[in-house]
Amino acid sequence: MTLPKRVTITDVAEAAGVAASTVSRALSTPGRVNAATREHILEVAGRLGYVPNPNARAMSSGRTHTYALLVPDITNPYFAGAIKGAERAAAAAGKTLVLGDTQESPSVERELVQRLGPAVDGLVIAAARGTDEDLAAAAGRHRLALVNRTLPGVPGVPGVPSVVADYDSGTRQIVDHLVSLGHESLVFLAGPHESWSGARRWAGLQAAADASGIEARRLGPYQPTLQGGPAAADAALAAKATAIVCHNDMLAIGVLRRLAGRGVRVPDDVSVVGFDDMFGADFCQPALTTLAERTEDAGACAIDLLLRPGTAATVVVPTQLKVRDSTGPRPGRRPARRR
Amino acid sequence: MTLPKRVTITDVAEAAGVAASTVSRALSTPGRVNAATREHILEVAGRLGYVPNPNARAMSSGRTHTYALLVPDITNPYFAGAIKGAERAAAAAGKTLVLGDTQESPSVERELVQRLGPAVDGLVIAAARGTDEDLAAAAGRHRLALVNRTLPGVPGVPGVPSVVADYDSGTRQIVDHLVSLGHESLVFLAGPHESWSGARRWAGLQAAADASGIEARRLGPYQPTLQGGPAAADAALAAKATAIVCHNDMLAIGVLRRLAGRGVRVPDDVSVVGFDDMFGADFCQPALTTLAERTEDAGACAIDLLLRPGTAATVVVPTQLKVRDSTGPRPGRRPARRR
DNA sequence: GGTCACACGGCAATCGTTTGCCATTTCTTG
DNA sequence: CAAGAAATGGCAAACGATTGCCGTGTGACC
Repeated sequence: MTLPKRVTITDVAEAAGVAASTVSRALSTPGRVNAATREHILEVAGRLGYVPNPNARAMSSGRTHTYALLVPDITNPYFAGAIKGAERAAAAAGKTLVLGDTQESPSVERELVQRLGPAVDGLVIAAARGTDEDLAAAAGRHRLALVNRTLPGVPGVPGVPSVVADYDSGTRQIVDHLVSLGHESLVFLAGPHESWSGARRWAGLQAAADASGIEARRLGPYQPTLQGGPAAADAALAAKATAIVCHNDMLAIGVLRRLAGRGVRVPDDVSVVGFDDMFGADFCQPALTTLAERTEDAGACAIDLLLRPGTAATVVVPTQLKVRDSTGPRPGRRPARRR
Repeated sequence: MTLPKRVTITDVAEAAGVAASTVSRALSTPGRVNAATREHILEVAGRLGYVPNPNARAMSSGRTHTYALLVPDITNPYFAGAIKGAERAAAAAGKTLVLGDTQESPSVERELVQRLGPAVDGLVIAAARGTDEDLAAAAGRHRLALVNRTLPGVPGVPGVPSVVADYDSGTRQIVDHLVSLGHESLVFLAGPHESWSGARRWAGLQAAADASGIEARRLGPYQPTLQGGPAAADAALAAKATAIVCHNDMLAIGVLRRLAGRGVRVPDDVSVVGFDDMFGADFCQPALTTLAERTEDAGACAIDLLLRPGTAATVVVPTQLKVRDSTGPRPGRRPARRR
């Protein structure tokens, strides 16, 4: 079976009795041709089922109308929101989105940037795993936007536009919530050392804890996966934690399962908080109190940054604490009353 | 800030003191040039950081080295596996994967096929929502492979290669499991009417139930989402079901929550089975008994079908029942003993 | 040593579109 | 009504690769 030859701009031009250039302009520079001519061309193009070849278009114009989104792990539900948002924003602008999975690896990330870069108008890298140098190099060669990562703009080189979750507010919300439940300390179960957002989360927690006069300790790093749960949970118990804040929901759910397995009641014996409000956080047992990021907005926003050049801004998207069933009063104490 | 001009094949040719055509051949037809020349060209290309422009390549050769994968909803964890698998298979073959979200809509699907089709070497449509006619039209214009959908090949036109889960075996596993627990009937909570896999699931259940001499009833259709749960669960209770089989895990989890809300114990009062073994199925409460599809294999397999033309086969990927905590003996009865 | 085949490299056409430039026509405006 | 401006359409040159074809040089074989 051979596929039918595609109809080209020349076919349309012939059928309409005009030059190819006129067809091109009728389609992409409406003001440049006579309205009647344009009408006619559009009619013919429609009848012939003409669709411009994106590659040819990219060749001469240099623009591909395509953007790439790189995420560390496509299967991770956390990124699904960003993907969806980016997809939506791209589609709304008539652009195509290419997705890349960096497999949590800086080198795969580099390779993908190199391979996809030339074929797209810009790249969004979510939760970039590469070094600042990697990113700077990428930024020098391509249009770039980052999600949940910033790149310090050195003098002379403008910073890379990025969109980050408001962890400062978010961690304060977490600490306030725990304090109001009577907790006087918290344990943070850290994720991988390289994680930029992990660092921000811990920094925010520390600052908020300090401000509220409670103690914050960090344990780990642990795998930010269900599998990381047992080790992390055991460490937290050994540290006599009353409130556990986990690097992310995945780890938090792993912790929850381990605690259940060890007969530790949540939230009666210990409270657990996550980050991300990942798919599943509301139907695990007990439903997880977690800091929701508007990942869909973040993804859409990143694409917008790419679409609108010049704005090297850092956009901060709000976060919101979802209080569910995994947090409760500090054991052996009534919740603090307002004074 | 202006981006540095990209290095082209001509730059490499000049620097290496050969013609552009030789560079091209050195890269893509190694046998065609002298080994020493090739060595030299490769060295120069590497030094200059030359990366061939995919668009230009596509223009002259007609091949884009890109494939598209269309799914109804990127955020649905069910499709994450297929995406990952396809991504892996494509990357392994040095191909690029473009992702499209059809938003569960036949018309968006059509539009995406039209827009993406010309820019890729082939399309995978997972859980296609379009009509047979839509798909036949797409197949006439592009290389196509389907996941969990088949297209009856009419005489003269070969069928479209596809990969489908083995629902015949899977539904038999479900029924056998329920029968062994003493259940004498089951209620199927159906998803959308248009769902091809939904139809296959129900057909399989019916056949298996018939063969085992138990009764199978169908209720619905319901939304295949958490939100569909309450209505579906209530209907099942009204029907005095002892075993509920849900269209998919999403609905099953929605049902589970509703049952919990109404004080119905699972699996003591009623057993619940899902389809998909979706992310979260193992940590919801109670952990869900569900039919696992190897979606990652399916996705990879679909890409392979595209890579290897000519094979218009239908590949069947095995399914496997994951028995967890949501199924138990029929209430008021000991599990059937082997006789 | 002559002929033939093959290995190797270059020339130039080609893919489908965009876009700078020019020629013609039509419209303004003083 | 003349002259300049604006509108409109066509020509042709890109864009960056691939590939068919041809010419030359080299080795093999008789």
